[in-house]
Amino acid sequence: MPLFDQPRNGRVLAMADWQRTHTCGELRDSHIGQTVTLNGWVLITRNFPNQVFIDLRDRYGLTQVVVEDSDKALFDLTNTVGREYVLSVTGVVRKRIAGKERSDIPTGQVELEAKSVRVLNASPPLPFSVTEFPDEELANEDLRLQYRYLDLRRRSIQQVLMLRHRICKLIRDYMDAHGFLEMETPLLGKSTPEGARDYLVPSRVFNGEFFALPQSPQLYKQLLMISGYDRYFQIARCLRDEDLRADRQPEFTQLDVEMSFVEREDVLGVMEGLAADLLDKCLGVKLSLPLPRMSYKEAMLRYGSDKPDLRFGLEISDISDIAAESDFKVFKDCVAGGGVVRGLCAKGAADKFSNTDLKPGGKLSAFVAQFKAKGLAWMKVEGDKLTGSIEKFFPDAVKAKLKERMGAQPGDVLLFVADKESVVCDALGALRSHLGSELKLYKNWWDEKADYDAAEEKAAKKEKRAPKPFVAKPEHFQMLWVLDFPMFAYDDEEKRWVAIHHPFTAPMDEDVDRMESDPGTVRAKAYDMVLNGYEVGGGSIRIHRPDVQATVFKMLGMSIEDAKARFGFLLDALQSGAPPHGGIALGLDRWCMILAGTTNIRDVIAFPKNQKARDLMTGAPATVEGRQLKELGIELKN
RNA sequence: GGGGGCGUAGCUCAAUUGGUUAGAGUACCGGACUGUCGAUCCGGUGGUUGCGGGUUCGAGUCCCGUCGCCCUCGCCA
Repeated sequence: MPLFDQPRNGRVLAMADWQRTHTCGELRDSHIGQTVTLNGWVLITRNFPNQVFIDLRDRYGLTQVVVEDSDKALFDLTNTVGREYVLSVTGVVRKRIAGKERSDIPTGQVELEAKSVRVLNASPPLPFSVTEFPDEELANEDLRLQYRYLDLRRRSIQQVLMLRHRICKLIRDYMDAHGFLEMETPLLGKSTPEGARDYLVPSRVFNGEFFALPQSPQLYKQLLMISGYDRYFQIARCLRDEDLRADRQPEFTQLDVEMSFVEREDVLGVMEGLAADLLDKCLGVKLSLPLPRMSYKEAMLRYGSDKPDLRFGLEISDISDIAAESDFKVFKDCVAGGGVVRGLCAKGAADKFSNTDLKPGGKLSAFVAQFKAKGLAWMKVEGDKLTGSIEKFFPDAVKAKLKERMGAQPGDVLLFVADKESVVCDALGALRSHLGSELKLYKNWWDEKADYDAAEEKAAKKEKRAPKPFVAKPEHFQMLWVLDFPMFAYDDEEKRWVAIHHPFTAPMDEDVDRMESDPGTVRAKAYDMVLNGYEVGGGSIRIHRPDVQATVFKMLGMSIEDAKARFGFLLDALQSGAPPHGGIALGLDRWCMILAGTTNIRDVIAFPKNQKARDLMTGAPATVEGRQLKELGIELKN
């Protein structure tokens, strides 16, 4: 791949004398003797009475520049340059003296003997360090976000953003090869009642009216199907005005996909092929296809989550029937009242948790309390006996059943939550994830890489060779499809049914008839792609019949008039030759996180917002001038 | 809106039970030094302990309030 412009139309592009002929990651033995020019930033200098060494860096790599004291003016100038100066250095590539080569960097066999140095720009001492030495702690994140342009100079961030580019490129190549068209959809659209809070944009021309920024291109891509564009994709920015998390930003990127004349299998097949491609080409991990599948119901029962992390076991056991046979009032009453009792068996963890951790108000019971669980019951397995304060309510026969059901062995802790099913699933699902990381039941691939790299770097240095790169293992990537989500959930606060996926998701054919009579049991043709406990994609087959769409709106408490006012164009379009269609969206930022080995979405976005959704660099959001508000017909209350 | 954690030099951190002039590493400045590669060695500058109030003979440390950042619950069709 040529980095520099080649002669065009018989004309050689003029090149200023300071412009680079090579990058800082390019020079090798084969360049020895050549006169070259490098442009880059000073990472660090090492000054001696007779020589100055400069590590010159750009996004391609790092090259050592040597300035000898034979040219006094050049030498004096070089002694004044500091970290992060931008230099143009012209010189001769030469072999490093014997025994002084570096095998750990690609340019380590050579160095650039400077003949002239031009300071393209100076730099004051920075608010934090751009170097990344092994034991160097990063500066506070808010400081780094304030000076994001400096933070982005760090090698590890540059590598992540270059990886992000590669991921996007792989996606485009894959989608193109599979016949998909990349198409754009509007940013200025219409607010929709369901779903996340919209970001609104006031209209100057129509005072009092607002555009909404898209939560996703959902409606547009369906309309493109109706228009006959068959296979569409877009790497689309989506905006949701909701509170942030470590893996959630107010603006984020999705790979948005829609296909016509397809059923669920077609969408899953195309997308798992893409997932395998990404893992293979980014990390060398071969995913075995087809991916495992699990129903929503099974995922909730066994893992308490619709995005289970399958890198470790610690499955949930339902012991409602056994609990009913005990004399423990809390359990019995719960089951009698229609609730469930379920538990986890934490292998060998009996000595990891003190009774203080376990008892009411302790760490673990406080943890489940977050999820509305009223308490955490527990027993320890000591020898062949069960111990703990509730042990006495369980007759021996019941204890035996319990141990068998949960696979309890000496040294294990049994943890129980009794409540209505949704609370039990939330609490135990979260507790399972919590214990999974707390008890180190699995390893993140990047933790394994960090261990490997540290050891390999030492070994390589000792043996004077280049370190061998880490190869991730397939077991670090546990991916599956979660299928057969319920169509509706009852919202206690709003006292109405809401769509679990979105209102355009098709119900399963065999469940359509129950939509009005028993909405809670209707399953949707929806699917989520789950990787290591992250929801990395989700989609559905859409409704393509106007009557079914109208019924769904009705179930969501929307009158015909409401639906027509809000989605009239869609209802009309569905009556105008809509093909069966469906699609999916992948969370591109989350994919980048996982492939880059980070747990923070800000690490994979060049200019992210902080947790309060403020851009610490620009200061946005900010007040605007009165004139601007006036044009928009907006008056501030205070 | 709720819960938790954090805030000390430009940066990363320390400071015993509330007790002397708030220290160290690094960056920065000056000096020494013939091949370094996070060079090394010597010296120096650098502090409203986030902010405001209170308790106390005495507060970085305790109390109240407030601001900021991170994690999390709610929220995210």
